[in-house]
Amino acid sequence: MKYEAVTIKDIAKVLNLSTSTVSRALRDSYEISAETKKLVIEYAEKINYRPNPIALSLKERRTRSLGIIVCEIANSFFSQVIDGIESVAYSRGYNVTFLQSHESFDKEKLSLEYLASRSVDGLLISVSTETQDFSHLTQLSNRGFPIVFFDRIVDEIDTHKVIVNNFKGVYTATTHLTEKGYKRIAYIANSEFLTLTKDRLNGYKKALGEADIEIDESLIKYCNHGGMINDEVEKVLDEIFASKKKPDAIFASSDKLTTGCLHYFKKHNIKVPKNVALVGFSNNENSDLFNPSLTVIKQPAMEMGEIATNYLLELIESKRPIKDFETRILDTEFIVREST
Amino acid sequence: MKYEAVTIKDIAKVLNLSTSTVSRALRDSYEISAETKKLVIEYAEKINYRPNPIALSLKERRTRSLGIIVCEIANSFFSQVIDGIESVAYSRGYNVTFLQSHESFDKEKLSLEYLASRSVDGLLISVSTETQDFSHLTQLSNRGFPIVFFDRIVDEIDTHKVIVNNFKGVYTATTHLTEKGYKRIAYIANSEFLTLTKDRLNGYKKALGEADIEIDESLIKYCNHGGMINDEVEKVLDEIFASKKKPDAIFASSDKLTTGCLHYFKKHNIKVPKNVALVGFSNNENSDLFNPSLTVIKQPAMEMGEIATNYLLELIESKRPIKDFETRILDTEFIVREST
DNA sequence: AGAATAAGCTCAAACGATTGCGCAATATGT
DNA sequence: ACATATTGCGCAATCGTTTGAGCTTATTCT
Repeated sequence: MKYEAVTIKDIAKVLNLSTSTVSRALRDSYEISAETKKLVIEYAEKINYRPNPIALSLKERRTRSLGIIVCEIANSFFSQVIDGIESVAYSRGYNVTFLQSHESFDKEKLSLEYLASRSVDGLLISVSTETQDFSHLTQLSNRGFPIVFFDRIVDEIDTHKVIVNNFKGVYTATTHLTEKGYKRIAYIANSEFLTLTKDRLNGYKKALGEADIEIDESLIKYCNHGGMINDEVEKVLDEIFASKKKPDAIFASSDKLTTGCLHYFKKHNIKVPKNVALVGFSNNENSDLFNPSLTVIKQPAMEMGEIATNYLLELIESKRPIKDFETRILDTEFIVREST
Repeated sequence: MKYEAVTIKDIAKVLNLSTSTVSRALRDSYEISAETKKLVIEYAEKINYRPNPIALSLKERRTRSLGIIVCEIANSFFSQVIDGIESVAYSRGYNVTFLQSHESFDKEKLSLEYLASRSVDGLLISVSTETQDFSHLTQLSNRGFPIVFFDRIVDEIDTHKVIVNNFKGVYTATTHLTEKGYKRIAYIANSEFLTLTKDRLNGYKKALGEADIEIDESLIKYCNHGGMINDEVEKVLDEIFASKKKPDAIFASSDKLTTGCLHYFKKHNIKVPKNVALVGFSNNENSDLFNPSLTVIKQPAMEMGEIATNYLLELIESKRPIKDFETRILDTEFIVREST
């Protein structure tokens, strides 16, 4: 079934006017008499006329919509970021199209192609854990397509970026663990391809160094699919707990990895914090309800989305090319609870 | 800065051909010689030509995109539904635009206007808790705009709908409570304007009736903003726990209400299930990690999204008006854990 | 009164792509 | 050799809207 919406032509035909007159009347042009304006506006109101945004987009060569690519929206951190993005975007007259990469490089590339082929005016992206090759992004960026990175950024591409102070966040959390007397602290990292993974690892190493704890590489494990692949977390935890010298604490580098650890502990009847302490990145709004309640590093997700969107709109709406790019670094929040 | 994408005209100019020839060459028309085709296709490839979807939308009078309106995506149930919607939509060549009503009727109405003004070919909606007036939806639906309801449906409008068996789900859960010996079971309901609230209430009443428990209206409390407004849950729980005859069990009618109860109990040091049992609707993937782990009614959210999207695409792509509408009722899953 | 100005409207092109139709040039048939 | 068929391409309209330019009238000025 075809849904036929009313157009300016329909109005013109009924009122015996040209489409130009109708258009000008609706836009309150000085060239149109008050009488005609009233006629047109009232009739348009009556039949509930709405201009076709597609036609406008074609004419104005802009869509007034933004593209967002994240790994998945069923994730407390990203859905909070999206809340922030949406609120700014809508208040500035833009709408928003989301795509999920599900941590797949191929899906990310396809989504990007689609969005950049003129269905959005700009892009907000947090790259997938698989992404090592940035050429798809570099090309677009070089041709002047507005892109802003948040959370999982790409160092090689020069544009606005919004991240948290990953180094400091992890340094604080790890120091908290060493001060509590934990000695064998495992690090369950996200994909090794993400820049934030390196930053976080550095924070971890610095804290251990200051506590005179030697770094044991066997306690550092990467989850290159961010915990999206079956048993990814289980596998690395199996390895860690199979060793003779078991860890006494675990640091988990993302929401998904943190809850992944908890599920593993529950399954294997490992008590937290009695057998092992746990601290991780998490924006889960219910992490205080967990058993035990979680000590977490929390990111200002909503704010991140807002700032990133403002950056993007600046790029889009600027009359001249912007060459001075900023990287905004937000502070994390460290919340101590029962798990440590 | 303006990002200038390459068009069919650019190709035509460079190759000294007409735009029609280029277009036909790219679509592999029999009217074009193999030689010209090769020329065009290779050049298009080289400069990375992508057809402008906006222009296509205008021409074909369809956008190949679907609109989704839910209260919020930072909600495990809805984000799972969206996962389902997205997977079907993309596999059928549609993309997806989300809007959040944040449980506000006005925002829902605005979003709807925007989407229906031709930026999407059809709509999937779960109405806001505030929505009592359906005229905005009725009008669109009557004019042939494809709409499919899921979860929070509107009885008055005749179209495809996807829901769960709310009556049965709650009946099962309440019976579970009565069989465990609970006598004073409170019902923390969602907005009284939602049809699912009535269905669920009926399940609750039936179960109590069968257990010869008299219905105490003071134990039935509505949260007309679905728990989105500050302290909404706290207020009703205060009322319930202020009475002399305190409840020994609580049924919570949504994800947000369920975690709302848990937060309240934690704050007021009410032990679950020792002081009071708790069972609720929840699709939270971590509800087994809570303290205590939650007994829940879980909805097949992903499946719901998939089915609803298939229905919508059927409406959109059908050649003739569809008059036979279906309401698909899915079964819930009841998972017993420590909280009861 | 005749010329200049202003008011109020219409024409047509444009945005990017598709497509029915027409028109040359060549190939084929008799 | 001439009529017809085929091949390969371009013209122009179309989708819905905006907008510069032009065209009638009516009004004002000298």
